[in-house]
Amino acid sequence: MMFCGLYRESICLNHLHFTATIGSIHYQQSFLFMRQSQLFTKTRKEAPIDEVAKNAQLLIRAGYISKEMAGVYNYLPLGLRVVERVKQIVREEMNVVGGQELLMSSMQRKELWESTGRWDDEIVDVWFKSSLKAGGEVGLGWSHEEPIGEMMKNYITSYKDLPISVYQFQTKLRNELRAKSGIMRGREFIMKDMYSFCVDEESHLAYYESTKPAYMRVFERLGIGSDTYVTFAAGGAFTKFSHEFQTICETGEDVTYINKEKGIAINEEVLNDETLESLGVTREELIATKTAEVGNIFNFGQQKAEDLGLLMKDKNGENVPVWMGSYGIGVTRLVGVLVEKFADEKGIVWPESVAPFRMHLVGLNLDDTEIRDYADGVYAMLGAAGIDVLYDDRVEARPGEKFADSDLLGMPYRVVVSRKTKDEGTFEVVTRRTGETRHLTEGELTADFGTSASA
RNA sequence: CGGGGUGUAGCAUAAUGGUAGUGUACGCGGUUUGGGACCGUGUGGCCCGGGUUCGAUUCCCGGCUCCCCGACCA
Repeated sequence: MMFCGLYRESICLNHLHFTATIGSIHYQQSFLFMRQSQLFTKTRKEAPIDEVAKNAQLLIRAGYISKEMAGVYNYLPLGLRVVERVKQIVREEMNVVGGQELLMSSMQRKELWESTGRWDDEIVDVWFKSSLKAGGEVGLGWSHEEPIGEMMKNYITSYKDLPISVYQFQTKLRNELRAKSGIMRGREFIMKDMYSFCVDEESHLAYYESTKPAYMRVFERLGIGSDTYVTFAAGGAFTKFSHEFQTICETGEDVTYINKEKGIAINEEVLNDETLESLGVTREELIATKTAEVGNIFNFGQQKAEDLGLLMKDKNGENVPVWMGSYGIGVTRLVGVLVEKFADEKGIVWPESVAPFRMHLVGLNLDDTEIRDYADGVYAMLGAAGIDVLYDDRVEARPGEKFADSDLLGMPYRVVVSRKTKDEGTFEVVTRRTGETRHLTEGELTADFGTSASA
């Protein structure tokens, strides 16, 4: 019974390679589309009382995530799709700047962190630590600066090996004293962290600068480009400032002083006379704005490599420290920011670029076999057109419930099929963000939303 | 880490020193069907430990949990 729907897809869309048949078993290779009746998650009218943050309330109500414990969330099928789509956008942009993806371990060596003086809980207060039954302690990765620098010793011996840029999507574990703001500040979260290794200051700074537009492209693709600012923030060991990417967000944790015309943004933590003077702005020109940090890049200079002993032979045969930078984007936090920024009173509103499905096909009057066959046909037609679609094929749910669920789930477009639309021969297409309703023919629908048009 | 709260069914809640009622969700029967419909019926619950008491979900102590404010946030 469970696999009825799957079997049906196999039959009608076999020719599109959405399924492969080996012997008599049907393997579905891609979940481009899905029947809502098969989704194990359900929507809720009420959010758990212990969630105050809008992002967590809506994501839990809509069945995207569930809470495991304070600051720790599970990503359910719909939520995972959003995370994966955000990751893919980040991945593509990191690849543009030459990043090579890898995956470091979560368990880290105590001795390595001791060598840079950062194993001590007094120095780093977010450590999760454990011990091996065989003896010895391990840390659970809250950052990968040390391990990745250490590992790169195996691959960097000469200036000829550089530049190198590597990145990963990692589950970071941070023992925060207080988790808050739903998925925006948890103890376990997914982060993209990239590290660059360059031969001299010039190439290092050039690479550092190239990541800013790459980051901005990510945010533009997520629909928050115009609200995101490269922001001067507290620096690291080497430079006066680091650069944060701050997005205007009412529920953000930071306050950023912004001058839109001059394109200058300053985190309040470094707002002082010296900063203002060096950047050529006055306090009066800046507007204090609540923001959420969605990215942060650090220039380590040669300091980090020196601490780690990550040396290369230069042209004169001398051993010199490598120039390093690190570049972070909080992937799961970004999902939270998108919910916070775009949700309305009815629920989530996803940007098209990361919505779990582009289209929500809502079938009404499905207790009528004739209408159900018609709606199933529309579902197959949309799939054939290359549109990723979630199909509310629930027979027992009433229209009001389906519309409310659809609003809550937040797919960019809703297409209603019912006895009425069947009789009229058109499709009712509602844009979630604006509420605009259009009536399209099948040809118009596939032309507007099909694979060729969505590129 | 300092301060303040919280804990009753999957979720949201009420009352009570004599072991608990409602909404929602879920099961069954029926009427409905374009914005979370209705009738009937059923399943399901007091965070953990100790104390006071004839008796504790209730009062007291401790623990844990979760939330909020602050601090912190590489």
